[in-house]
Amino acid sequence: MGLSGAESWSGRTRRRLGDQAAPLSGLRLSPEHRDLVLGLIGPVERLEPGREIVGHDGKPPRAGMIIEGWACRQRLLPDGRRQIFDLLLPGDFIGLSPIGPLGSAWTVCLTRVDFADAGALRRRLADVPSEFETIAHAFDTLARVELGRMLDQVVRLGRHTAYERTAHLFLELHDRAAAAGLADEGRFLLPLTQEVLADALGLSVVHVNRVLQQLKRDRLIELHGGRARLLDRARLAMVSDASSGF
Amino acid sequence: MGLSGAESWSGRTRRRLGDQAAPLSGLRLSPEHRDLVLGLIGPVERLEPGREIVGHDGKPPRAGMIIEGWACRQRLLPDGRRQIFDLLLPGDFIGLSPIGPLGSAWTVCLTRVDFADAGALRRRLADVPSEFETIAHAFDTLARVELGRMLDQVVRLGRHTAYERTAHLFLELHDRAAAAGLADEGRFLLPLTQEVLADALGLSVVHVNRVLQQLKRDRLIELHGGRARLLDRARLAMVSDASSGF
DNA sequence: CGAGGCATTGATTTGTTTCAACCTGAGTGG
DNA sequence: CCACTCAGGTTGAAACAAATCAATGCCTCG
Repeated sequence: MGLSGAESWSGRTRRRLGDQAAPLSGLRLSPEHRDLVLGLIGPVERLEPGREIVGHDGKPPRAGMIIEGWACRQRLLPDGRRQIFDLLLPGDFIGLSPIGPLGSAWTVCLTRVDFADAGALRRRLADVPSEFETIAHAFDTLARVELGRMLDQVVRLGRHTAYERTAHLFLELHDRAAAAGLADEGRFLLPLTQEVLADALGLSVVHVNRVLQQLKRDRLIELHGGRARLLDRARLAMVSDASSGF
Repeated sequence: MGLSGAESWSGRTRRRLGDQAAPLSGLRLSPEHRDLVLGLIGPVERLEPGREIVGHDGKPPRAGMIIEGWACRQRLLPDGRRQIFDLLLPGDFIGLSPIGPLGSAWTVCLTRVDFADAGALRRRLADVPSEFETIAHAFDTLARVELGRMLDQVVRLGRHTAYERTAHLFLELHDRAAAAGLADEGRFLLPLTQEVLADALGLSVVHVNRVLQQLKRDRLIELHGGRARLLDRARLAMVSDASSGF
C-alpha cells in the first residue's frame, strides 16, 4: 500500500515564508494582519523525524509554525504504549495557545519538518496585547478549534468503532489539509505509517491495516505512495457519524 | 451495590458562599484573592438532574461554580451513544476558561446541583485584567489542569484496558474531591450511576459493573450508597499505569 | 402493593488484539 | 548489477476483551 512516502515529500519545492502559499491554516486574518504575523515568523529550521519539538519537562517551550512536514502531540506509557493526541501538519502553530504547554505531553516530528520560529510573535502577543488584539483573538479561536479536535478525539476513542474512527480521522485530516491549501479534489499528502495511525486511533497496527483495506474496498478512500484521496466525502461523513465539529 | 445514593446527597447541609468550606477546588489563591473571587459569586440557583447548564447552540453561555452536586460535559451521537468528556464536581468552575465554550458539547447536571452564578466575575476578568491579574492567572492554571485531564481521558480511552481506565478514573475523582476538601481517608461522595461511568469510560454498563466488582474483589476500592473509598492508592496508581498527570 | 430505575448475572457473539509468517520496495554495499 | 537488509505493509489463525442479549434481583418511591 505504501503510506510512508518520504520520497515524494523531500522532493517537493520548499515553501518560503511570505509566499502566497504559506499555509497559515486556521488563522482567519486580513491580508495586513497576515503579513504582520508572517513578518514575525522565522527563521526556519529543519528537524529530523523523531526530533522532539516540545519536551515534557520544564524546558522553555519552543513556539513556531510547521512550514512543511508532520508532527504530533503524544504521551508514552511506561510499558511502551503510545497515544497520539493530535496530528500537526503544515500551517499549524505550536506553543502559541493562550493556555501554555501541557505537562506530560511531547510534541514530536513524524517526518522531516521545516519549523519556523515564532518566539518573537509569542512575545508580542504576550506583552503588547493592544495593537495585537485582532491577531490575539485569531489565536484564541485557533485554540478553541484545537480543543474541539480534542473532543472529537475523545468521542472517536470512546464511542466510535474502528471503522468509524478511521473514516472520521481521514475526514478531519483532509479538511485540515484543505484549509491549509494542501488538498486538491480530495487528494492530500499523508506521510504517516500505519503505526502512527494506530497510535492516533487507539488501535493495533494490524487492525488499522484491515480497516484501511475495508475503507478502500468500500470505495471511500484511496491510498498510494504517501498520498490519500477521499472518494466520497458525504458517505464518509455519514459513516463516521456526523454530529462532530465539521 | 448502589452507586446512586441521591438520598445521602440531598440530606447534606447546604454549603453557603463564604463558608470556610466553600470548595474552591483547584484555585491556588491567597485568602484575600479568594475572598475577592467569592464576593463576585452568586446568587445560587438549584438545578435539577438532566438540566442543561451550557447548551451546544449559540446562546450566551452561563458562567458559574458548582457548590454542590455533580455535572458533566458530554456529546451525544445521532444514534443515541453518549460520550462524557469530563465530570464536574463541587468547586469546579464552568464557563470561565480563557478560551470560551466549545461547540457541540453540552454541560449537563447529573444530580441536583447548586450552581452559583459567576457572570460578574467573568466580566471582571474580561474587562479589568490589571487588578485581576493574579486571579486571571489562577484561572489560566485551572484551564491548563482541565486540558491535562482531557489528555488523561484520551489516554484512558485509547490505550488503557477497561480495568486500568476505571482505576485511573477513580484516582482522578478522588484526588479532585480531596482537593475540594470533600474526601476523608480515601472516602468521597460519588453520586454517579454505572451508566454515567460507562459513558465516561467508553464502556458498556454491563462491563463497568464487572470491572467494578473486580476492583472490589482486588481490594482496591469499596462502594456503598453513593460513596466510594480507595483502599490502596499506591496499587491503584500502579495498575492505572502511572505516567499521567498526578 | 406495584412500578421503575438501577444493579447483577450468565450465555453468547462480535470486535480487536496478538502472534507469527510472509511480502514488497527502497537503500546499501560488494 | 545483484544479494542483502530493513522498514513497513499484508495475511491467517488463535486468543482475548468487551459488547450484546436476556433475565433476575433489589430498592425506592408513589
